[in-house]
Amino acid sequence: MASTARPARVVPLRPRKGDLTRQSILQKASALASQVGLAGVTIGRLAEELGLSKSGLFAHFRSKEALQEQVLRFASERFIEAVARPAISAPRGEPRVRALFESWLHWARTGTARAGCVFVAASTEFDDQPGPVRDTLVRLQKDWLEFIAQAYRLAQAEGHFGTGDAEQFAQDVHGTMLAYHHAARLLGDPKAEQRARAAFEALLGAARGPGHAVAAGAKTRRPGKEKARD
Amino acid sequence: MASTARPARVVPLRPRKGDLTRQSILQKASALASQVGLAGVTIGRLAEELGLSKSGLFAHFRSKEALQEQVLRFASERFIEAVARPAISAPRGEPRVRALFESWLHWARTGTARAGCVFVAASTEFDDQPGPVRDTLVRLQKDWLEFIAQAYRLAQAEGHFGTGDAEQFAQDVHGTMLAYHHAARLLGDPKAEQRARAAFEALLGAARGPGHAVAAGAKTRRPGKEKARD
DNA sequence: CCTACCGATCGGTAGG
DNA sequence: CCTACCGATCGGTAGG
Repeated sequence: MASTARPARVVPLRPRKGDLTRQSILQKASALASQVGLAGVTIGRLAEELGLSKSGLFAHFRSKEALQEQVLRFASERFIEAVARPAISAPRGEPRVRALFESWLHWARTGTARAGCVFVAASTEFDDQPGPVRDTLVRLQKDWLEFIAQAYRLAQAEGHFGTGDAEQFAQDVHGTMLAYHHAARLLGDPKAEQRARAAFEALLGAARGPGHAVAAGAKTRRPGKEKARD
Repeated sequence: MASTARPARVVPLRPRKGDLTRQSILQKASALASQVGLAGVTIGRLAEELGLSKSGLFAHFRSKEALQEQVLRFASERFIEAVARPAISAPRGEPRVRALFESWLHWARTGTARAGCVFVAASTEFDDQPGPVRDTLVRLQKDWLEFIAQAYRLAQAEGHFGTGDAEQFAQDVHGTMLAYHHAARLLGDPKAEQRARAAFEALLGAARGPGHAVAAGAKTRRPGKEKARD
């Protein structure tokens, strides 16, 4: 596992002349990927939307696979900026866990071209297609789950949470996010967000409780009446 | 007088000659869709794997969209057979809710070509692409969530569960399934299933309401090979 | 970054 | 169910 795997963000990115174009390509590509999936990000289509020639755009990447990988990395940087950073700015413990969840909800609503989460789409797209794109995706997703787990452990260290399994919490929170994404984006359910918040509050309540990682009411709690312990 | 004007001939949908081919096409197509997504089910590729000509295969469907819709319907029939039917065979109430979850886990592991759930893949694939395929998918997914919710309501009627929101429960259980799918298939996490069961037991415990411990998990736990860490 | 290509494959049609 | 096509588009290359 990537227990100590801090995201290797060794991005050289010195601002050269073609870099602005490259950034705008990745910007557009990640927006497109949110809508039609990573595989749907076609070089021709991307070039057309950007007013470039196919080969002109292609020159920035060695292959489509490289483009896909860089789209994932680009989206990851945005994700860290929009979700992880606000969480880290919050106080350690339950407030940070809470901030993390709220930032994700906001990202899912208003993220890249407000088109849903690129990683959610890519996850099901590449779970059966071995290769470097999948490898990159797996590493990013493990980092994200580990980030949630680590926030949980800090909350334990702060005395906000009782004993419990951090990886269990991470998978549960992730499930809450995925179910929200599905209900909101595919089904268009207006109550999806409200339910996601209720589910999250139930997970928090269980985390506070003595002994068990998961053992609390998922249905009785409402977003408004919940009161943090600090 | 002829009180029973029953039709003399019911025409019992006897399998016509092209039907066997059509079924085998849909069988292969849904297996393929589980691996590469619905959009990745190419007529040419499908024909090649089946030893048919492209146009010969195409003749069975009016368009690729029609093929995709029929793949969804075909997979849905299998899903109902593999997941909903075993649940309905279980006694109403908590046992049925439990059977539903276990059947889904089994489906996700060993479903069509043991390649994951077609609907999970299609959900993120088509959540942003309006059209008849998406419409079909939405209806099937709503039916599935409603099936979960209804099982929950029956458990309430049986006195197994306390007061609580059935739709909330459905979204939470669905999230548990999606998180399992992600952790197991993309991340290859060997503990994914164990955590999914723990999460589900927590949801059941919450559904029973305060006063009921999580103890019920022990007696109904399946004799699986997981190490029951909870 | 461009024009001008390549072979392969796409969904789909004509006609049998 | 087939052969024989169609125009469009795919990822990628040559050469500038």
